[in-house]
Amino acid sequence: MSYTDILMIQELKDNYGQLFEEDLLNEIAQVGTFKEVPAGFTMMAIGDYVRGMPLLISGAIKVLREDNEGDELLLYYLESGETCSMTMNCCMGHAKSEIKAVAERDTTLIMVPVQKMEEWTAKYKSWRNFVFQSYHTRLNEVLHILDSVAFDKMDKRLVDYLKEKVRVNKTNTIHNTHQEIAYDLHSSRVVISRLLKKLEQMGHIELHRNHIKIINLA
Amino acid sequence: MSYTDILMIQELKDNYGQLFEEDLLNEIAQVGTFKEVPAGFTMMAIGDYVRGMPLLISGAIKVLREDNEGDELLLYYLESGETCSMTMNCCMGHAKSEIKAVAERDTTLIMVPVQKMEEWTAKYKSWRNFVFQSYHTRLNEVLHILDSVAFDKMDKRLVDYLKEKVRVNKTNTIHNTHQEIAYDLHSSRVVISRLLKKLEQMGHIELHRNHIKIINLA
DNA sequence: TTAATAATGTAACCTTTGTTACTGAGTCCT
DNA sequence: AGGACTCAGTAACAAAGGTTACATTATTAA
Repeated sequence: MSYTDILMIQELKDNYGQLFEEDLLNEIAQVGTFKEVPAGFTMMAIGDYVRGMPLLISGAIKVLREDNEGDELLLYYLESGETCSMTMNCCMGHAKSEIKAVAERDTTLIMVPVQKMEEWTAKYKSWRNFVFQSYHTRLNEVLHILDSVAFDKMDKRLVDYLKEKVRVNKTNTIHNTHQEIAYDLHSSRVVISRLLKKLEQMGHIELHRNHIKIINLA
Repeated sequence: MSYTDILMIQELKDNYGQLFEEDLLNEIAQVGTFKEVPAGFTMMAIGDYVRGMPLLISGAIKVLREDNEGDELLLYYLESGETCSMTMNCCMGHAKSEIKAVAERDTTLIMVPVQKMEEWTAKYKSWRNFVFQSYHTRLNEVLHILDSVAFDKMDKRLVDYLKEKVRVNKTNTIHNTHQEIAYDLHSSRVVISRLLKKLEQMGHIELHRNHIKIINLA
């Protein structure tokens, strides 16, 4: 047994021990592969074939929707103990990805071959619950994004976006350019700069080159 | 065995016979109740407790998202052979509905108690596939709505809406007021009237009081 | 150090969408 | 018929957000 195998079993127990029974944890350790992904790395693009299902150990992955013209929209972040429903989604039907996934922070995860998904669904109740729970969470998150796109104005969407960034990255300094934020919200750089400036004038944030310090977004 | 029981088993076989094994069909017939719902009837409102899971036999159900201020947005239609993932969604966690469901046409369906859901998920492979397939379909539909709200202008959204209405209701005459269409698209009556008038001038539709005749939306 | 590049600030303007207000036409009720 | 009501057409205006253009500042490469 290699060093990474031992590491993987330990990480699995730490992050999924409450969730999965011993037998399942062992199966995952057998067929899964441990991966480390640096922040900013594109893990999956639109049209990529889905090879495996990610089980997050640490870090966070940003999941985006993208249309034909390359317009983007942030959907949600995956965090430790979570997986990607879209991946499961892709396994049933179009094997091609309909989303883009980018590491938001340095991230570690275990990749499980998609073939195991159905097998485990029949075999392990805990896996079944995990998969359902995951679909449930993702569907709700997509609905919340839909709510914000349909019902909210850009100023509120921007504040919500900044708050979520702070939560996911566990820091009050956001390391992004205005352009990057504009992409995530499917807006334009000028609009985001304008709104950020307003937030600064209200004392909620501090603007700097390449980063934004969050003071208080209430 | 009552008349409705016999009817129900027949309807089940017609609509779900390919999908479910004999044993499951019988279980559904035992615990399910047959319902007929007239067009326009509100089957579920935001905050309602979820009592059962609907299996559609005929007709169609319109599923809407609604925010705190009562603003609405059409999500998708449920049709025969389909069920509501949102219902399943609600069974796990918040038991309260986060969506509104209105019969789009006269609709018949079988209601299954939510308790059976998990039981059958363990017991029947076909049920498991059905539930996964359903989540899959719904997640994709919500993503498509998100695409259209985020990336499309109102004129395109309106055309797509009219096309979908034609498909679901299987008729080229849409029986709605401009106000009702505006609610579904989360827009305003004046805007919809304006865009419809343009479509009429381009020869794509004919406007009448309380109904719209679709000529050609290509 | 200087030039090139990237990020931001800001003004002017345009488009889309939403709002308000009013009109008239059709429908329903008595 | 007459009045009330609903639906649709339209104009005038407002607001939000997107676009273009250009200036300024910070950073990096040469």
